[in-house]
Amino acid sequence: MLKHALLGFLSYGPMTGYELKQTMDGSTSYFWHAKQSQIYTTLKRMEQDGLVASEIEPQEKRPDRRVYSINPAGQAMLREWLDAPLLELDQRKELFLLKMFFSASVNKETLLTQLRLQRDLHQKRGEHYRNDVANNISVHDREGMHNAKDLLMWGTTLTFGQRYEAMYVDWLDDLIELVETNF
Amino acid sequence: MLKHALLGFLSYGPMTGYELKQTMDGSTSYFWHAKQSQIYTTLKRMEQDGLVASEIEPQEKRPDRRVYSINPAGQAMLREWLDAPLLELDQRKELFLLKMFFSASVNKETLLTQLRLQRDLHQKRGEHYRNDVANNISVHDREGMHNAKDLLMWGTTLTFGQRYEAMYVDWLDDLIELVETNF
DNA sequence: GTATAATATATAAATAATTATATATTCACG
DNA sequence: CGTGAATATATAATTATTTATATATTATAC
Repeated sequence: MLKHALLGFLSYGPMTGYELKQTMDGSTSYFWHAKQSQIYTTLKRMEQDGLVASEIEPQEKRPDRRVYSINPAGQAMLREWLDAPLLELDQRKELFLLKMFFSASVNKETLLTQLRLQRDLHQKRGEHYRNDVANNISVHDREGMHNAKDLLMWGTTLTFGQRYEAMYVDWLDDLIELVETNF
Repeated sequence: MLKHALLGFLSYGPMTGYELKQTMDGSTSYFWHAKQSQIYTTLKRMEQDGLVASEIEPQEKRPDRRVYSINPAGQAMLREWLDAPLLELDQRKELFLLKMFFSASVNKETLLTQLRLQRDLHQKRGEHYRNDVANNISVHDREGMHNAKDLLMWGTTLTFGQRYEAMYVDWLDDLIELVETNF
């Protein structure tokens, strides 16, 4: 749940809802994302539940910032969540696979167009991981503000993303060939 | 959305909510799943929206069955959905990766326990795909009730699942080694 | 013979997430 | 000089999903 992600980010230091959104978009977005509206409402609820505290930081020229920080209850919940093993696998949802499952009746060219488009998208996301995201992590590395374990864990999720996209592109290539010859 | 999955299944023939749940669990569950309660409420809404029709089939010893069938509006919506390309990638959610992202502060042995457990689970799911699900598809094949294209598309989603699990296990093996030596 | 799984449907309540808006300023680009 | 992106927060309304519960019978396993 989003709550845990927000606690995780706030454990590095106080942040506003806006900053949390930017940070998520630039780091966990390929395995966890949230809309801005959900972040704001979740933070509000977390404050009511005593997991975080907020204070207003007045600004002259822009709307005042509401800066959230994690408090002991939040820290305890984060720790508990991190320490508890996941006993079951996530039930994933992958809309594209669902479509493919039911696509036997789709026109060959329509199907190939969809497959090629999907292939391009995954190819691009793979490149994005190899360039932008990898670069983002190495910036943190040079800053020296984060420890080696953080960098190792961030790097490993990035590796996952790269391998996932590579596997997806391979699978699509195989499926494209299969459809070209058997449809 | 679930609506499309239900339309897809009902396009093969009329089914009850119960049967839809069983069928989903035995076929698309590794890329699309739903709780029984969601299936029942969604079917009810779809009937109100004119996408499906239902009729009661009386039973003596058990609760009467409500059998749903797709109607022309539902068929049209399914076709439209299948023909439209997905212009953007799904934003996936993978709780385990989120946990790993924030797990730098977790005790080494606690982390290794989690990783090994996750490895076992993915290993088992991979085997399940190679055995049960593959067998399920080949049963349909022998029945001769479904055409070659259906079997091709079902098989390809299965291949995806197998490759995904294989990749996941590999990644976990690498991460376990990394943590063993660097944590 | 007793417990549990399977067959079968359904609702209520709660939580999670998305979509759509509203407001207001600054900075960069052309 | 105007347009749009970026900075910044927030709410309302809706949709999607989960959790919990209720009911009742039959078949199977131990």
